[in-house]
Amino acid sequence: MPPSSRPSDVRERILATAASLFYEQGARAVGIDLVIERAKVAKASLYRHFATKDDLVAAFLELEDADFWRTWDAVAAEHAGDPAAELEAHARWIAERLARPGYRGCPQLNVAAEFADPNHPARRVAVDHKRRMRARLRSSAELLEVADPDQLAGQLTVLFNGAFVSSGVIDAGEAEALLVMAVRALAAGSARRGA
Amino acid sequence: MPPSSRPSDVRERILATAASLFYEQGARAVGIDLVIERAKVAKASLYRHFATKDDLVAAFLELEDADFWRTWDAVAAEHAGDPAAELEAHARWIAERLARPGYRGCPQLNVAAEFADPNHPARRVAVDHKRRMRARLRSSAELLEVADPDQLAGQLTVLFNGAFVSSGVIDAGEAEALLVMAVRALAAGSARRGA
DNA sequence: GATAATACAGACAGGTCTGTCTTTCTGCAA
DNA sequence: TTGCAGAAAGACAGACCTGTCTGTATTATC
Repeated sequence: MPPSSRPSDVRERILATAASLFYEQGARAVGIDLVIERAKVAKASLYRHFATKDDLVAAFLELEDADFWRTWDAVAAEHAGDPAAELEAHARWIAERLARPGYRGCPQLNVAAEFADPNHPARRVAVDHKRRMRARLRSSAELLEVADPDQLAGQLTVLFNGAFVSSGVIDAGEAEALLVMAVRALAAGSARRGA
Repeated sequence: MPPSSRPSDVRERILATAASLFYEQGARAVGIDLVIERAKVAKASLYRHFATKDDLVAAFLELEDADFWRTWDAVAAEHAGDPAAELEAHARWIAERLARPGYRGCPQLNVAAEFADPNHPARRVAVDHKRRMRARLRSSAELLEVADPDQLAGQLTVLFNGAFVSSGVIDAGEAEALLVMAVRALAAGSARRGA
């Protein structure tokens, strides 16, 4: 009964297993054999669903990307029409994420650090992810009617990326205030348009 | 004559070669065989100077750490007594570094992303490096006499770390203005002590 | 019931990795 | 001149890696 294997139940199991292993230990440190053992899957099944390990790593980042935007969109929806509040809310959920046990940085940035080749399929996912983040932040900055929304978006991108990689040097207790205040300061530092 | 091999000329050659290979391609992606071939060194010589590859990676980060502080100290010395100017100067040299050809992020953060084990020798170097950066920034923040120098130091640490990892999404031409303005905004956002 | 698709289990090939060891050579110091 | 420390060159062991292949079992559909 348990091995009923609905259409591509297997694929999901492989991907979910690989995702947690890749995130916890690093994609390069985790071998295919470990993935199939933990996912209780045959090696041939893995290679039926993913052409190469590199493709599996890319699929992992796509999964993380989708999760990320699900959270982002939910937070944005709560503050529709109030871009300042939305930005602070993003700072808050990011701060909360840093405090999670086992947090080990942004998966996109981690994988990008592991695979230097700009043509690696996973690296392209990571680049697209970061570009989209800046674009989303630019939309919020435009609603704030600051003089240079693109610059503010860039600053917020840098701040958020910095938060993701700085969990080791920022305490869980201070992250929220630190980031919220930083978002406020950066927004305030961008002069209003026409002012 | 060339193979004169002054005391530990060999060690320096190994370390310099490993450093550039590790930085360009990632420490996990580069094998010992490639290092010894490029350094024109025997494998036994490498293992005479470095007990394991992990130690070589740690030595690479120590080298980068030393380089980093050499630059930092030089910039700080140029602005002794003027912490606001010093912070902006740091933003400037970091922005300039991002624009270098082949720039691939902060080596400390890259290696930390590659080696998840908190007991890895290189990881400890990276953690110490980041702690020291925050401590140095705290000293500057204290001179600014802001209400919460530790928070401002944390914000600047996040900002600078974010700059290191965001080179892919920040143009070379905009980095300087973006970072300098961000430093100014964060400093201005930290209310003066007693104000 | 027969057929096709998919899963599992695991052997296997071919390559790469770290780290050890042997052998030969070179330069320096007593 | 005689030792000797360090270096070069490279064989080697043993582990591990990705990806392929064979064979068997299970499931779903006709």
